[in-house]
Amino acid sequence: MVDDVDRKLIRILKENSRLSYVEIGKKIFLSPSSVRERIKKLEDTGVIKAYTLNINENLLGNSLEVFIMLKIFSGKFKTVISEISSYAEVKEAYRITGQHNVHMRVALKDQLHLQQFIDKLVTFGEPTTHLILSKVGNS
Amino acid sequence: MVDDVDRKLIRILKENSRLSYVEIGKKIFLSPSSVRERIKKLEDTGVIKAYTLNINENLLGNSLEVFIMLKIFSGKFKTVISEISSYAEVKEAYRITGQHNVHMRVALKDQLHLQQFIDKLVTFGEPTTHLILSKVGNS
DNA sequence: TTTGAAACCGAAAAATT
DNA sequence: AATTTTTCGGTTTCAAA
Repeated sequence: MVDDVDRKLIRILKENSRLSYVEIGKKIFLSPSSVRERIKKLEDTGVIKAYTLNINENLLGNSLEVFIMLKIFSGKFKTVISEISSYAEVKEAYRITGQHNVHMRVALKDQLHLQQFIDKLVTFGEPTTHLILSKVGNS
Repeated sequence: MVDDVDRKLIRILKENSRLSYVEIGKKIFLSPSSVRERIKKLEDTGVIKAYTLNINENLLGNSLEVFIMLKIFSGKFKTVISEISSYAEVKEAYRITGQHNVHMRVALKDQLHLQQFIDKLVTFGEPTTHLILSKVGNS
């Protein structure tokens, strides 16, 4: 279904998803049209979910990046989760198992902004916060 | 420095980083050449760090996705971190504050694979594992 | 008033789809 | 064959000199 060439394509696109089919083809000695067909199939079958972007949040004025895990109060996940993931500060969010229900990566201007953000979260559950020091590797 | 138009460009590229300059320009009523100039500047100044990819790990044969936080044994972060981020299973890794030193998102074939992976990690530190149930929103 | 920098546009050649 | 990318010259704006 997904063979070795597909995995190479995925690896290449993970490094740079804006490469042209020609450039991708050169890297694996495959014609542009073959590259295109394979990538289209990966998109259509849902293997590739989205093409996206990594941002330097500091340069956008967000000097703090944190993980926040939230232990949501009784029951109503659905509303809390959709509310939370609508916040501009929340860059990613996952439902997880364990002590907490939600794990999110959040970008914030400064300490005051963090405090205000946590004040909002405490109406939904108990948050636990970890500062992000750096991203490691390009795994 | 980064104005409102730039923020729109970033929002658009975050949704789909493979859009053409023409398509991006239509969305914000800007010529393709201007779109290109602005995006190039965002790349050159480092605001845009990378164009990348979201993958459905299940369809690649990885039925488990987990967060693992690691409390690394004495001192030598550097080697441990570079070792860890070289593993194919590790999709992202961050240095963080708190009880643990590293936070990573890991994709694995099955429970046995997870067990073997944890067995490797315990030589470096104390791991704590949380299953990922689902990704929420498209934040 | 002039100068220079920054942003935008349109047209044409080169490259990609 | 059609579309997109790339390059480049020209225009406008704005603020500093």
